[in-house]
Amino acid sequence: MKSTSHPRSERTRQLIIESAAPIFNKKGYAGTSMSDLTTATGLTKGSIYGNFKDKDDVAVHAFQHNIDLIFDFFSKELQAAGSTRDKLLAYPRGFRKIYRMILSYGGCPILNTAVEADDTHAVLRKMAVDVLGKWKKSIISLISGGIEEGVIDPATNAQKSAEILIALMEGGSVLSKVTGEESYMLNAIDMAEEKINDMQRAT
Amino acid sequence: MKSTSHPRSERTRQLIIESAAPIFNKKGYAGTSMSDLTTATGLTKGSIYGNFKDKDDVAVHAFQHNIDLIFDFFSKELQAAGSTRDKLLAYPRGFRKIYRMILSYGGCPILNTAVEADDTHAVLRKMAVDVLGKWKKSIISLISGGIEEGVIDPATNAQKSAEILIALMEGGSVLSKVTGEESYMLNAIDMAEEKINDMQRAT
DNA sequence: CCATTTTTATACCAATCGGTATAAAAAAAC
DNA sequence: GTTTTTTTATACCGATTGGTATAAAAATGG
Repeated sequence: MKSTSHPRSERTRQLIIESAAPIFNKKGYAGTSMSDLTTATGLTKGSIYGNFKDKDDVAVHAFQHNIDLIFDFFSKELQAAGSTRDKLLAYPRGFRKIYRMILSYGGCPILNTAVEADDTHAVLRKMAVDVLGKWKKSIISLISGGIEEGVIDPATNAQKSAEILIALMEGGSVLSKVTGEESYMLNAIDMAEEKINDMQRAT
Repeated sequence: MKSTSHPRSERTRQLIIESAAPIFNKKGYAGTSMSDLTTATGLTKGSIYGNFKDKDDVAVHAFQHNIDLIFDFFSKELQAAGSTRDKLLAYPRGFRKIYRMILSYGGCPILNTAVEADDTHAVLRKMAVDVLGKWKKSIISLISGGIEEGVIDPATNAQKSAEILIALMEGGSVLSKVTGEESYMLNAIDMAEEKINDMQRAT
């Protein structure tokens, strides 16, 4: 193995990233100050700037950390699912499992970053766009596979369905977050499942 | 009429609001500085602070202005529609008309404000929640009316349908904004129209 | 046309911003 | 255990933040 004992610096880096991640997610990039991060980590600016180039660098790694958390969760959900249709349903089912956690974390990091960064921060915007692209690709791939297997109606428009499913999850998420009404998210999840179930029926 | 000649101050207030509105919408509350506003208006800080209490005050009026623009647009769309079902369809149809304008304006102000303000700015958050509530209420009212008229399937869950329609519009909007792909919004609009059309069919 | 009031511009305020130089401290290497 | 390197803390930097006091300017009322 390469190294079992992580050097101090790496543990500090991780502490900073994990402390900064929910703060950036709640307060946004512009709304988060370096002093927010020193307060949250208990470290000083010297320590943070010794591990990261600048505020941008922390934000990028914090966002990547948030993406990894989501990605890891849904990877396991997909892996645990059996059939192609069940893998598709793993997305809404996964949201039903963790949407409360996401909301208390400050909402979906992908959406939060998308909204703030689209006009202000090219790097974060690209990261958000990329992860959305991967997500869409995953759904499209499942649908296409399902069509080839003969379990999904060949008339299904894979890209269109994927974009609608993502819009439902993200839309429901942000609406539940801001209003405090869980029904937005739950109803969007229901609709997504309905849409997926409809894929196997005839048109 | 009350007064044809607006005093200078009121015209200046309006100039500030209209100049600030798209800036706050693009850069967010925390990301917009007073100097951004002096640059955009061509005025000085003295002039702005002579018309508004503080930055918060400008932001609140700017957001209200953005809400008014959207509200006025959809009011006309609804008024122009004939039947109850046509009034329901006026929402997705309206989005199809103005989504490009909304995107170049920095995205849907309701959603942008919802995302930034939910954890940081109680006043703006409440304004966003209120306008979402009015929107939902309008859809629910149309569906309920349609059921009473006998043109909409009585089995339709008005609140659930309303929340799904809003999630679709807002979700599609933000995804198109960040990715630059119009299909997110267009597919969400299609889905919304499909959902509305399904309301009159039997379950 | 003058006097009063309102509105705008200038200059400035303390506080905070992101960031850095440097020294102390701690870890790693020998 | 001592030296060397890495990591962290302190103190500071100029720039910008939101905001204000005040004076010039402009509109208004008589």
